[in-house]
Amino acid sequence: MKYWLFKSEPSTWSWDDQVAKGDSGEEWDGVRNYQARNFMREMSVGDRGFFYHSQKEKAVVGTVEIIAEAHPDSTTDDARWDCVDIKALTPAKTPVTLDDIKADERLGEMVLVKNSRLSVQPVTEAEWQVICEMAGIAP
DNA sequence: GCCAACGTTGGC
DNA sequence: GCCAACGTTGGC
Repeated sequence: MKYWLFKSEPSTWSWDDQVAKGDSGEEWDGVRNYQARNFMREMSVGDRGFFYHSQKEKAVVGTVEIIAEAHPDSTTDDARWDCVDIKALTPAKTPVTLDDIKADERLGEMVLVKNSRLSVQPVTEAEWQVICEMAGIAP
């Protein structure tokens, strides 16, 4: 299984919006960045990801599961853009903030820290376990 | 609200 | 194919 991180502005699409979709989930559409798209094409059903709120909150607020592999993004006719479907899994008991992540030396190499603008990014298994622990949820 | 970093676009 | 200009993102 692989691990990922999905970033969203809560004012556009929040964790609560994602939870409201239930097990049927929702497309992670609107991505117009090749790197982010390429990562989505590498995802498999059953992979896990963190749901991260950017802007004011800047924290991992829950985990999600990939429920459909990459397919054309329904919000555009441009064939270049694909997206996966995800569903909310577990809310973080304690949101893990960007400050928390930066303060932990085990997380210093995270893409979130190194390239803050990439909206879909890979997470290593070690990073996954550390952040789950900090969030108070089972990995 | 500002600004730095980065990615994309388009002219040459 | 290069590079300057521009737009967008996201942290501060």
